[in-house]
Amino acid sequence: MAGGQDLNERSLYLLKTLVERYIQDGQPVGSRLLSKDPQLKLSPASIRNVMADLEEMGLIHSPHTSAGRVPTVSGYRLFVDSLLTVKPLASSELDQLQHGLKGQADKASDVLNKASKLLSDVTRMAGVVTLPRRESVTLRHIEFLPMSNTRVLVIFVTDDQEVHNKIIHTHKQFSPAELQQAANYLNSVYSGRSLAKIRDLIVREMEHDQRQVNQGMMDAVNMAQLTFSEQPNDDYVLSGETNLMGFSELSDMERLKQLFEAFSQKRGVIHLLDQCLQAEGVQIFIGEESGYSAFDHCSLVTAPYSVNDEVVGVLGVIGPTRMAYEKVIPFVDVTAKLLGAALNPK
Amino acid sequence: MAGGQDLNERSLYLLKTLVERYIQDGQPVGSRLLSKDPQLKLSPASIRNVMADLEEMGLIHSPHTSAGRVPTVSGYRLFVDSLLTVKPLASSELDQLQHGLKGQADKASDVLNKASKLLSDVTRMAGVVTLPRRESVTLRHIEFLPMSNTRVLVIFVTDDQEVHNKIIHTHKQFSPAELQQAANYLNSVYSGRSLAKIRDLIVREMEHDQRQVNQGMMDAVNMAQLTFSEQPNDDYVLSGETNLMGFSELSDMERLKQLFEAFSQKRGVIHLLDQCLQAEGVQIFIGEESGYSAFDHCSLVTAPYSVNDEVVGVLGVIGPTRMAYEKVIPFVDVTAKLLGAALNPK
DNA sequence: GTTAGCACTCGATATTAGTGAGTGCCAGAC
DNA sequence: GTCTGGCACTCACTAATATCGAGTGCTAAC
Repeated sequence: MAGGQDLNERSLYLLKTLVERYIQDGQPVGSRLLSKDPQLKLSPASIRNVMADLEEMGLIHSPHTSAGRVPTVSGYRLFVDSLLTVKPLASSELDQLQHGLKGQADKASDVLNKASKLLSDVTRMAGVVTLPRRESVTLRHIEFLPMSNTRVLVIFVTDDQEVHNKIIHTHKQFSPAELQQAANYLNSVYSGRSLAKIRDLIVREMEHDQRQVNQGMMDAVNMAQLTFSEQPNDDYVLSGETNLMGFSELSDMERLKQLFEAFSQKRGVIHLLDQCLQAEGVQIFIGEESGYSAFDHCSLVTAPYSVNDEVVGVLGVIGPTRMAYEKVIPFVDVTAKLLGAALNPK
Repeated sequence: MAGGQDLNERSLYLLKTLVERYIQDGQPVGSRLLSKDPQLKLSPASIRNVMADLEEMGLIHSPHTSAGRVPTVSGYRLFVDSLLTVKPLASSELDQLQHGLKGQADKASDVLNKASKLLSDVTRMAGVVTLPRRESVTLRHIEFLPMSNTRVLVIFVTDDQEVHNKIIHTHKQFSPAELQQAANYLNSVYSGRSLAKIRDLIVREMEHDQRQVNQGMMDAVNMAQLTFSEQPNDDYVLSGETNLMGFSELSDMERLKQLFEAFSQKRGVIHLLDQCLQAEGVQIFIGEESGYSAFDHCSLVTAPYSVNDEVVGVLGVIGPTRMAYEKVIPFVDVTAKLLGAALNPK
């Protein structure tokens, strides 16, 4: 529905003020109200003509005959894409952000929590931050502990001070000493290298295999392979979900339930957020645009965040379609940048 | 409001059927309906007399003049304490439970997740399980990694295959070698012992201090002290919150919001659950009994669970006061026992 | 002590009417 | 041709009103 071209400036300005007005008041905007706009020197009747055009193009819509107009998804889309005048961040908010993320360098996960909380606190909607991909993060230390049978508990620490652990199933049972040896070997070879690099090395070592390497090393590499096998991001930190309760758009219990169920399933939300990884900067899904029915009455404003110029995750704000985009967009943008900076290893 | 004594059997039976009926239908129960009970061979008029008595005692209550009666909190209390006929668990549910918790021995936290999920799935309400106190669990392995300045990342693994990590602040900066030494020492002395025992030993070692121990050991013990310092349980696993949406009792958005906020704050809920640790078996909070306003319209059915005959945590079900106690109580009870068994180290 | 009868209360539901914000359309003004 | 005033019309919203019926409390009789 790309129909913005054939609109003259006046219609666009009218759409803009209508959307702004609707976002402000939450009520259908009528021609009389718009006619009071000082820049729009038109009578209600003329405005109605313009609105009729806009409605024909599917940009606005009347809930019923005798109500004003409300933006459709396409209307919002045109608005955020071309009409929006982005408000610079209030300095107090910027302070809050910088201050909030700048706590003494804790574990990465603490920073993510803070970011999510900030997003929700400032916007009074829900904040979400995906866990960073562990690609460029480097390995500090790895360790194996035997469990029953062929199962091994592997613990490894990365330089973002995160402790990861995982249970792997080996092809045979190893003694504690063997495991210790394997860990020693891996620590000596891999520590200080990025996980991406390690995966790379593993593949290579496994290629020119049994030739001259001894069995112990092979076992170690095998275990490393099980440990560092690519696993998709499947988790995020969500804050302020409860802020979403009480938006009239979500007062329908069935809808709300679906939304919260989506939050706890995580899968669908992650899928949605993953789509924003490639985006250059702020990306927005408005209402049904997301294609995820639980989000039908919500908008999602996201921005990828990067560490060392590499995109590692996405953060965003979830709220009703009727949200103050002009404030949320710059806020999400800046938060993403600050989060990236805060995660940067010193 | 202990006023159950001066009630004759008939009144009690009437109260019982009234509560059962109300739990079943969710609508105020009138005298006409009750008069149809085969065991209660009374006319509606007589029943009204009895009901008037019950109302005077604060056990039931009329929403308005021309409605039937509804149990009050005291009424529910009397019901669950003395009148309830507990239904034995359906064998299919028992199967589901045993099967669900008996997955191959994973990490303790996986089992907790499963238990919580089971509680919510079977009851179609919310399930909650507190993390087990780490008292009787024994230490397998401890390790220190330096962070910036005087901060040290400590990792320790317990025999329930849980990996714990924590940042401690030491009084001076240690070299990696020193940390390694400290860890070696602690592993040799403490591994295989329960955390409670370890705390005990730490205190003793710190008492007859500088005398003959060398500085390295002192440092190690100090770090151990920081690591294993008593910290109250402050987390739980919650499942099926969304099941609570859609109960008419919680259809009020403000209430629902408060409840969900309580869930994410965690503190208040933990406090409530802690009170159930001492209880012998199933403990129930009905409505305002909990003293926690967010739970005013909910009931909480809990049972402590034990490993090695020591109570380590609590699990429970959260739902509207109008819940099928006769099914939930035995279910919570059995789940607690099975969870304890599943957590038992093999 | 129990019951039948009866007047009464009051929530729930439907009907009706009135109000007003907003519309679409048309004819005349600029 | 574009804009505007005028006008009939629509329709959600509100309030007022009537009706219904489930359930009650009370009383008098069994």
